Amino acid sequence: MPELPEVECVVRGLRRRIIGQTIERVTIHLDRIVRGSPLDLAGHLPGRTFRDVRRRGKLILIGLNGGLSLLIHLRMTGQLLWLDSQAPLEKHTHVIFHLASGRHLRYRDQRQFGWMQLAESDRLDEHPQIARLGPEPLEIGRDDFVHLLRAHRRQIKPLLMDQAVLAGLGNIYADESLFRARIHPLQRASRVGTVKLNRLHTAMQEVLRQAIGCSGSTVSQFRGTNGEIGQFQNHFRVYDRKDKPCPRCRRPIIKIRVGGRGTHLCPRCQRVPKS
DNA sequence: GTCGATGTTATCAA
DNA sequence: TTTGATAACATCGA
Repeated sequence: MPELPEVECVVRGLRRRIIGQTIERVTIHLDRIVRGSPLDLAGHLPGRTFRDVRRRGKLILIGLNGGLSLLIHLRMTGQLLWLDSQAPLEKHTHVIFHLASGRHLRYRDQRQFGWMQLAESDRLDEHPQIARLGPEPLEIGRDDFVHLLRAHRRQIKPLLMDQAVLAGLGNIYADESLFRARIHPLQRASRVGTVKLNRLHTAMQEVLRQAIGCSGSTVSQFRGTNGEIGQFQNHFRVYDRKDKPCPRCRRPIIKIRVGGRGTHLCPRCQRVPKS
């Protein structure tokens, strides 16, 4: 579900709400969500205060006093909700942070693929989940971006979604970025020309910024910290628009499979690569 | 009722 | 080096 823009919106929502809040206790209803020892998490967090909230790729990093950080990955259907402690317990709520203020920070996850883990704040850079990530799509410069993609011979769409290459793009924003740059998702990255790669850099950053400005995309599951849904799905040009007219040439959008993922494109604007 | 799909990622075989 | 399949899980729509 959540890609870079959605995670960014969650991070901003959390930042506004939880900083300075103290954890009274943590209840874990589904152990599999917590990596490492669940008891460890429930044991170390009470009494600590949230200090800062950051994002790296699709990972959420929450700093606490005393040198600990909580890493959270939402994967497909994870949600972090800021609620009154009296709010009715929603289905698929797996972890609850009970705060001294009487509020709850609740982790919900229908498909249970997401996870959280405690780590030492001063060694985050060495954490395996962080160390292997590629550069941030909104921070990388155009020339670095072009050189980065050029160096690989893979199909460009799976390459864009490879978190070790670029950290934060997922299925929606890969499709949307490629459409705007008019690049076929099956094209080998090393064979895409400089003009198109430059265009892709611009398109990618524009799409991500617009999506963040729209509070993300909600296809079915995504919710902000307040339970609010995103709006960027109303601006999709190809994603989830199979058979609808291409906004540029009016040809119907098609859906194919690339790297095992549903992939949307305009067959006229994004020309099929030779062989 | 069954099948295939879903915004993620880790792992394995070819 | 790169790919495709598979798996984790619940739900929805055809």
